[in-house]
Amino acid sequence: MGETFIMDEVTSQAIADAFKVFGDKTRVRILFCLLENEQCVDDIAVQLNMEQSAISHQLRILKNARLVRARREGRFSYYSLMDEHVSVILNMGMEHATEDV
Amino acid sequence: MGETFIMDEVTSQAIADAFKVFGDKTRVRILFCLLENEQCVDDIAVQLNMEQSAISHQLRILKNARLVRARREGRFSYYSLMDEHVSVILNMGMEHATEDV
DNA sequence: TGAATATATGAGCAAGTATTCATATGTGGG
DNA sequence: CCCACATATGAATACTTGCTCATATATTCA
Repeated sequence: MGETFIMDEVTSQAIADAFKVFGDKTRVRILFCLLENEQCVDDIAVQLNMEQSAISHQLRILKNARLVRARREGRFSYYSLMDEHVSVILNMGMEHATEDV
Repeated sequence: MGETFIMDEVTSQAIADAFKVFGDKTRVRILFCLLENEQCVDDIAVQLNMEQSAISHQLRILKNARLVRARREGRFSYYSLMDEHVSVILNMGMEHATEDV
């Protein structure tokens, strides 16, 4: 009978935080918008039919979590997925969510 | 220039909900408790130094999300991970969270 | 410089959620 | 049957969070 492993609170919080970023509908939709091409803030807002401010707030969260990066070009900020890992995770979530139950 | 794919709200909500279950420290800790062996509710509560009721509430969420299953044996309910998939996801989250930055 | 456009940000609000407390339900032993 | 133990559950509360509104910052162009 092995002793049970107790995950410490700091690490489990960090793990939870990592998943939490994907745990919002708007952020998921933004990430899907960025799957193919980079997009500027207002384009995303138009596509999702949401306010520019709401998108900007969520993009900041995604950027802090290092899921997207921003590239400034003139008046526009172009956002894109940080790396392939993000789309892998996204697709995994989509496959799970669209599974037959 | 391809047209951008807009993920519909129902699917993106389902994806977000799937990740959201892993987005809580307590639930993550519970899942780690169950990595090696099945556990009954009070054992988990003692290990995590939390109230039995709080654990029971979270176990219900985990059960509804089909991440754990319950087995009744006398007065005890033994909970265990639903399948290998759960531990794969957990470990993926841990690897990400413990990466150097 | 001033106007127009694009983005970022802070405050406030409304909705969601994790925990606690009290209690109900379920189970076995005497 | 009654008691003790294990778990489940509903209500209340404190905390978190996503959105809106107003406004600040940044950049281009005339």
